[in-house]
Amino acid sequence: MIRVRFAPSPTGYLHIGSARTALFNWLYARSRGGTFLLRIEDTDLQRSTEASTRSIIEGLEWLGLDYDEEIVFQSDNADKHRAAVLYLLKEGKAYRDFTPKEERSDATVKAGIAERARAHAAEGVDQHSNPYRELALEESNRRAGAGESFAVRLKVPREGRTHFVDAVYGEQSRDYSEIEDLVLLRSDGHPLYNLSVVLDDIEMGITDVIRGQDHLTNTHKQILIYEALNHSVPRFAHLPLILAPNKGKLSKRKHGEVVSLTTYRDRGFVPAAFRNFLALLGWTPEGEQEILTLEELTRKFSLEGIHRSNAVFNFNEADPRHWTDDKALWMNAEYIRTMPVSELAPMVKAELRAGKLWREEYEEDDREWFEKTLDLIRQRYFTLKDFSAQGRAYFSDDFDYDEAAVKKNLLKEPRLQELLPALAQKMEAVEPFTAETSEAALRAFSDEAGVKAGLLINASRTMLTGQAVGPSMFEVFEIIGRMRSVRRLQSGAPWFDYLDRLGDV
RNA sequence: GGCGCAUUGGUGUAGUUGGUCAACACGCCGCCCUCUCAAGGCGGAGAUCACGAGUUCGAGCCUCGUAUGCGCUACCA
Repeated sequence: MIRVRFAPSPTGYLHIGSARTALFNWLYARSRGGTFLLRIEDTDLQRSTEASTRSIIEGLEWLGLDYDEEIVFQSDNADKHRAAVLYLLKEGKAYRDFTPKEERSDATVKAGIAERARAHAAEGVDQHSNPYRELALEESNRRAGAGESFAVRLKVPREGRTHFVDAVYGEQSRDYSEIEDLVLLRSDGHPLYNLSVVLDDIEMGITDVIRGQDHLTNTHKQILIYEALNHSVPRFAHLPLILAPNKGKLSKRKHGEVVSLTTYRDRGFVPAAFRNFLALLGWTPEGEQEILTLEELTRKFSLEGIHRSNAVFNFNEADPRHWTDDKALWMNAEYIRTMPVSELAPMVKAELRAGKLWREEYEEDDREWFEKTLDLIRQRYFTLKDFSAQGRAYFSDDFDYDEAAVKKNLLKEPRLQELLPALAQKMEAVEPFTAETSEAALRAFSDEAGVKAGLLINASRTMLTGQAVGPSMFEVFEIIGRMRSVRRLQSGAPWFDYLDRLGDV
């Protein structure tokens, strides 16, 4: 029976890379009737926040990744972790290190590590030469009893190699001499990551560890801990990383909100679309189909299809049209225009609500109209946001006229100021008022007036929707309806607006 | 510095045991459709498969080396 877990640390909003790790774990579990668990790794008390725990839970919910059993909070297990350390101490698999703690500021850690490693290499320092490594247990107990401060380190055997077969990266092995006696327990009594992960995975009965490639080399240390505990090792599968456009690490600090999953929810992504996109980052299904439902993803998912090379996630914050990866945007548009309207409707409802454009009638008397409208306008939308922005005129009389549209479709032809009210008059008499009848009326009128139909069509589009682009105009007439259409055709608002704007300058 | 991993058009990827013009998607350009913009259909530009050697009749696929990128190297996770 397969048991996997998603184990994020709650130190910020849910990162899209983490979200992908969660997805893969979920798909793996669901594809083989396994169990998918959630564990919050909040051992770093300074950095862990409740807000980010909430963000993780909300993010998983948004993606539709349900977890089985209760959420495990790693900090709840600290006592058990300490007990395990005591056991290792007694077994001689670990030792107390009474060396005073070295203080280092967070900002310079990376540089400091490399520096120290270089120095050690130059001096030929043995990884296992800690002066307290061979201290007798009685002596160690005595000093600890006397109140001396200590950290506990794993006593890595001198001879041997760790070995495991990663489901993605294949055979991995490392000589013990290259692995330092890692700290298991801090001098303040806090268990450290590598220890906690192993202990919790054992306790939760995890059979397969699927996580980011940044843990690939940590795995050797963890295997050593499994061995010290006389416990069998789970299967491992490491996932390639998701990189920023400059091929650097994708980080919240450097790249801002594009890396946060909640951004996609807040900026109008359809969960299924983003999930689909995420699934294709680092994994390829058999065949050429890329638009896949959750069921299809689940059916096709396998560890064999996971890549070894990191993937670049493209985005350009400065460009509203490409604020996130083009393919993600395309996929979202694809979902928006092809999913059943009945599934789309609730999402648009939420969007309209947020924009104060929602009316209860859309779910009652005007339900049919509402769904028809969505079906009409969704064809050229990329995100849910577009329904309340570009689509505003369909749901409210209070909308703006796009300046470029006004110039292009209205101002170029002065006669429109007379033609449009006249057209409105014709439209008022059309009965019934449909796409067909409004088209007939408009074309007849353009013949009469001696102007091209296109002129009136485009002008009408701007008058009725405020925009230069949109669906077939006669469909729009029908959707907007006779009353509103007539009123908008008669309105001089675009001209006033334009003059106002000139006045401002 | 050490260790590990990776390297196919701008991006995501496909390339079965080495053997036809290196395939697909996004993006880009053009044409068709057309009342606009999309969508859709059709077509196009764009890769000497990081580089250099080697093995072979023949290498994107095998071997070695180099470079670049990324990861780990913490009493962070």
